[in-house]
Formats: sequence, C-alpha cells, structure tokens
Amino acid sequence: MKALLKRLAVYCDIGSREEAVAAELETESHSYAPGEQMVCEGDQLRHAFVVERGWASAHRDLEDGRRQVVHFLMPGDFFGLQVMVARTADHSITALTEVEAFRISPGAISHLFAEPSDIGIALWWAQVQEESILREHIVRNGRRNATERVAHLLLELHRRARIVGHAESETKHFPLSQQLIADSLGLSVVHVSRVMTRLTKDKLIERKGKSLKITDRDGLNALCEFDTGYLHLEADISAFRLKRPGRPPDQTPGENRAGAA
Amino acid sequence: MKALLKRLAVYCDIGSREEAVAAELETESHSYAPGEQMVCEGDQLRHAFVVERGWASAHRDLEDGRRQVVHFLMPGDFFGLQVMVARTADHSITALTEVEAFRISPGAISHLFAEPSDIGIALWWAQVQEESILREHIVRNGRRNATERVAHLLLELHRRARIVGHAESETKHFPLSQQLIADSLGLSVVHVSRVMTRLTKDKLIERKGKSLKITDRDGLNALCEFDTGYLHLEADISAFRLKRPGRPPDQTPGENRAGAA
DNA sequence: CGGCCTGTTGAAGAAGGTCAACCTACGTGG
DNA sequence: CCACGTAGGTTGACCTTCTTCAACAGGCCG
Repeated sequence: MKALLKRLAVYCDIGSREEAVAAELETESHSYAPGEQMVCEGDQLRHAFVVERGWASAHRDLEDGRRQVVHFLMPGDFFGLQVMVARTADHSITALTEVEAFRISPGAISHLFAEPSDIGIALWWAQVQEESILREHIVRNGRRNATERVAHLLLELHRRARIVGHAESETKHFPLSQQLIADSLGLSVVHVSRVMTRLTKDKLIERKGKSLKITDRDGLNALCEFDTGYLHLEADISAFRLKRPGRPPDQTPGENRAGAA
Repeated sequence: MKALLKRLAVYCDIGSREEAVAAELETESHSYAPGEQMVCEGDQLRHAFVVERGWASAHRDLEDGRRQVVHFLMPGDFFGLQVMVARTADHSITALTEVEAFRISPGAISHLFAEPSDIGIALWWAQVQEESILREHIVRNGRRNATERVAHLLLELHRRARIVGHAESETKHFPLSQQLIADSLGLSVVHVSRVMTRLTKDKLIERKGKSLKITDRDGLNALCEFDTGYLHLEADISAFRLKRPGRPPDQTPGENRAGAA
C-alpha cells in the first residue's frame, strides 16, 4: 500500500490510523505479466484494485480493431470504485509492465467509507482527480494538434509519476510504446513517430532504449500551455473535516504552471 | 427534484424515504438564462448542484479561443461532487437553455451519504455513469470519423434524454447549435454542417427549426456501432444492499444494443 | 429595415492517415 | 555462437479527411 499512501500524502496527512486502515487492504496482492489483461470489457467485476507497482492502460476496442486508450494507471491509482454500483466492466485494463496490485472487495470499500479515517475521503479525491484527468484527455485530443498532444501527454505522465516518486531521476523508465501513445492520443503510430523524432531533434526530449528524459520542460510547456490545475494537487477537504475536528488543516504549498512544474 | 428522482428510478426503487431525503435538497432553487455562465473555470466552488430543467454544457477554453465541450448536462444530472474535496473548478458550465437547478451545500452532500437512504448510493452511481460517459467521449473523438461521431453523439443524447422522459415524443426540442456539437466532437462547424446535411439527405434524421428527430435509429446505429452498455442503465447495488437488508432486489429489465434502444 | 446568429455551400490547402520498405534491438532455438 | 523471427521505430510517397476562408441565405429581434 505504499504507493497509495504516498499519493494520498500529497494532500492529506497520513497518520497511524490511516496507515492501519491501509494495511488492512493489503490482504490480497496479485501480480500480472506485461501484456496481461487485468480486466476485460464485459467482465463481471468482483473487486476493485489499487496499483502498487507498474503501469497499466485502460482502453476500449472497437469491432474493427481500432483501439482507444482512455487512461493510464500508475502506482497509487485506483480502478473500479464503480464495482460498488455497476457490475459489468465498461472497458478493459491491460498491464503494460509487470504490475503488482491489491484487490479490494466491495465490502472493504464500503467499510473504508464508514471508518473514521482520511482514507475514504482520499479515495473520493482520487476519483475526482481521475475524472478531471479524463476531461483533460478530451480537451487534449479534441482541440490540440499532434505536437501539442504529445507534449501535453508527456508532461502529464511525468507529473503524475513524480507524485508517487517515480520520476525523481528525470530519466525515468518509460514503458509506453509509440503504439500506446498513438492509441491514447487518437493518432497513427507513424505520425507519433514523426512528432517524437521532431521533439528529439529539437532537444525537448531525449530517448534511449526504454527511457525518456524531458530535457526542456519549459519548451514543452510553451508548446502546449500545460497547466497542472486539473490534477487538483491541492485538495481542500475542509467540508469533511468539519465533521471530525481535532486536526490542523493541511498546508500543501502551491504549484501550478509551466516553470514551476 | 423530480428530474433527479426520475433518473435514479431507472435502477433503484424510490420509496417515501428517498422522496423525503430528496425533498430536503430542494431548498435553494436557482434559474439561469440561456448563455449564462453557471460555473467559471477557476471559481471557488461553494456548492454542487442538480439540474432540474434545461440543458447545460461543461467545457474548457484554451488561451487562443479554442473550446472543447467535455460534457452535456441534462435534467437529473449532477455537477460538482468534487466540491467535497477540490474547491477550484477545473472547467466551466454554461446554460444552453433556460436552466433550473438546485444548489447543494457540501454539508448536505455528506449528510446524504450518512443517511440510510438509496440517494447516497444513487449519487455514486450517477458519478460512475458520468465517468463512463467521459470515457466514451474519448473513444468517440479519438477513434471515430466525423460521421460516426455525430451519429454516436446524437444517439447518446437521445438515449439520455429518454431516461428523464424528455424524448418520448421522438421529435424533441434539441437545443444544441452546430457550433456546440463541433466543440464537443473536436470538429469544425463547417464539417458538422456537412455531415448533418448528409445525414438529413440520407433520411437518418430530420431537422425543423430547433427540433431534431431521429428517423432511422437502426441506420444511425449501423453507422457507429452504438452500444448503451457504457451508460450502465442496469446498476447492481447489492454490495451496498448487504448493509441494509429488508428490500427486494431490483428487477430492471435489460436493454443493450442497437435495435433495442 | 438592418444586424446578428446560425447554417449551407464551394474552393483551396494543411494535417494527418495509409502503405510499404527498411532498420535496429532482442529473444529464441538450432 | 549464429540464424532467424518478431516487435518497435523511422522514413518516404501518396492520398483522404477535415480545416480554413469566404460568400451567401434564412430566421429572429430590436
């Protein structure tokens, strides 16, 4: 549960109570091989899960083979709060690297929300954040050109990776093939290749094997007006706090735009 | 609150308890003129709201004027569960017709989830459904061509309108300009016009003034493989029900594909 | 009446898609 | 150790889809 706690720590203080609650969730760890289908569209969902290690993609496939990636799951990300109300999966999840995940039963989830810990609120926040990421995905693919899309996606992934401490080295292991990027951005692989070689030649990024380094973040930012606002890195949970006093409000320092990221 | 209850009734039985809980929310009704900005990106959110009457669009605007509509709000739709954890709006909401909405305070929301009524679960379900609609939006715009996008959007809107009983006449008042459709589908107005003229000439739809009639649903379905699965019209809330026994499970009859819709 | 908003149509152009060849890195089996 | 196959990436040529620009038409409202 380390990844989840790390992520939640961004906006709320994790105390011993939260750690205890999180520890209870660690019951059933499961690991998936790269390429393995973790959830298949149409499946009956029996549990949600939290990713502890590795990357996965959420996607839908059309009859004729076209595929659209709707979301990338990284450590600390949650899948399937919907298991509480909707039993049938409306999209698939595929492991991109080796993935370790904790399965969480519906019962455990509703327990989480009843428990007096911040974890329940935290999950809500994670849900809000994910939805916001989906909206930004729509904006990116709908109103930006190919170069802007690639730049924006790379910045988002890098920023999200940093939250769970996976980009501190700047040169991070980057597990996405150009096919996946294309399927996320609604472009062809060929065009993604062209754009990325362009970005490389312009010294905005550097690629070696399976690693990707952002060498000129300001340059990328300038290309696509990246704004981290939608990631809601500063949450305000005072609405909930009112109910359970006795804690100081969080003081997460701000960070929003371009250079700051 | 009639619209909300009507919508929720699709998958859970509304009893007197639920009606009472919903009635409590009706405190502050507010009405907005067509074109009025209900929420502005960057605003500090003070309350969520439920749409009772009218249509609204959720959108983000880029610096250079490009606009992307990320969601259409219809009667019974909810905005701003995020108010519980994130105070700053990450997108704007604009009334498209005259809109009547009930404002809901964060306190009232958390109360809803504490109350022993189905309304809390219902909101959760609404949230899951909305997220699913966003995912489908990504798929539509990412991997479908212009004609498919238009057909798919029209079918979705029609289907959603029917849930709250606004499409029974088939010839419904359709408040979306081609500009809005374009901004939702990531296309230019001109191209939307061309596609819709084509669909009209092919007798798939009929347009008169501000009304739009789907004259050949099977034809439209065939164009875009529309599948209502993602709308989660059949919810399974047994996970929650376990906690509060004493009610028979719902028996919402199925309906999924093409001709059936 | 005139202005404005919405939609229509045509012509020209750009962005990105498709097809196909080729290249490298890697893993597997002989 | 090399031969081979496969997956991922690159590059060029050509073509399609959608965009842009521009002109015009109808409805609505002051």
